[in-house]
Amino acid sequence: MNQSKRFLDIVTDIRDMIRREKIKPGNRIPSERELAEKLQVGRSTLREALRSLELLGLIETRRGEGTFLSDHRNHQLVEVLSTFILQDTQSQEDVWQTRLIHEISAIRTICQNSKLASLKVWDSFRNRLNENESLYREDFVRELMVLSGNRLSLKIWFLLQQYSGNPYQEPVTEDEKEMLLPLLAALEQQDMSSAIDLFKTWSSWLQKGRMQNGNDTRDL
Amino acid sequence: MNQSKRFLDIVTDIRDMIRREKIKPGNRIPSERELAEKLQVGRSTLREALRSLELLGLIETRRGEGTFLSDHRNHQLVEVLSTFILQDTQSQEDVWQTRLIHEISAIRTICQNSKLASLKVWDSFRNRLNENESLYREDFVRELMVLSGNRLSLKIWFLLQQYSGNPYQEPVTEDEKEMLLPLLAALEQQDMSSAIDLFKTWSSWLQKGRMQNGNDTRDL
DNA sequence: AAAATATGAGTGGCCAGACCACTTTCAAAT
DNA sequence: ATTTGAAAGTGGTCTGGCCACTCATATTTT
Repeated sequence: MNQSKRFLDIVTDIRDMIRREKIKPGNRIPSERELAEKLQVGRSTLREALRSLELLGLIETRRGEGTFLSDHRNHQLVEVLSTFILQDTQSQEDVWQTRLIHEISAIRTICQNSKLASLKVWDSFRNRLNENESLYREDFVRELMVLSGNRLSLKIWFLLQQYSGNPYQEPVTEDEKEMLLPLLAALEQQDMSSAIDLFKTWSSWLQKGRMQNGNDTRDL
Repeated sequence: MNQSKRFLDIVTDIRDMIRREKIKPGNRIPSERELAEKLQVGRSTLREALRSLELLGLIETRRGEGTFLSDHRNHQLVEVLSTFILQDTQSQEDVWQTRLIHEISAIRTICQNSKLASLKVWDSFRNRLNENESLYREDFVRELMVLSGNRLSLKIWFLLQQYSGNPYQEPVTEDEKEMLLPLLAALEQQDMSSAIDLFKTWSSWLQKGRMQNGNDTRDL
């Protein structure tokens, strides 16, 4: 059963660690030797995971200095692309809706792929919810997008996500557990319609909160 | 002077080799030991590159068998890998799928909006089909996108459409009437599931035609 | 005292060699 | 002719080592 690739586990382990230790973009993460020791893996295996993350643009390495979480918010390309796509889109509602389109489509794909049903990711998320570990909303949804397997959709989603206000950049609250735990269950059982309904419920719950705050679109 | 990461060079080297040797999706690429020897790098360094490509979904590895070019994808993505950090995913398959996501979402919205059911547009299209007037595929689908009311989605769709090859820039053929007329009917009756099924059928019919033509891989 | 220089610890980059687990192949045994 | 099993080949992983680079500190030079 456990023929899963080690380096993929390490990728998620590292991500978990980053969240747990609250490492922020630009911060340094432990050295390769340190991480290898902590995760009980060889350094070369660990490096395979790190190099993958680097190719994805999630981390930066500087020889002699260390490895750093890359600040994707400063990515120039993101700026260029977004101004291109979002030029004259005044409607925040459209951004929200379009992002939702991609998310729900991802859920559809996931529920149709039986290989994705029995994945340790679900357990991981469930634990983090039950354990009251800090879990960022964005991290959960991004995982869905990644699992869907459509990289382009993932990229579009990522852009939209940055323009959807900030609810995604905050941890899940106590109230949301009641929606997310059933959602995890539905995903595991490949119950597509339930999963979509639950996700929509969560999403509109988030949107409601966003409207009240409304201090969005602050930076950029 | 050679600041560039070795494993990034390897990524592009592998891409070049794949192109040179005309390795096609599903084919096996040389073993790690062989590649390491050929490229004059250590095996672990080579593996860092391979693992990155694997995480990107470009290759598959099967223990005991070998490493294979991933099926569903198009190596056009490999093209872009050199400039990867400025990621610009170009998998044709992803583009197609993502465009489909937006189109089907538009159909969903249309079917849910009763105001759109009794519209003279449907009659107009029906007539043009029956009258054998020349009707461009793109015109029809664009109308769907417009009707959905999401301008951002329309905009993204338009971009994707330009990258999806040219089947959209040609008139509908005789064969397609059998799919499009029922589709129009389903839209009028707000029969969402039928409409989606019919549209998918049409879409995959188009894609099939595209595959036969496009023996491209002609580089950019 | 200030500035230039040397040192050493820590880091990522890379490599060679060694096992292991697994799949395929093909020759030997039945 | 079929089954069995040994060998070769492959990816997965680990160890230990060396190099190149950065940075803070100590040392020497001015």
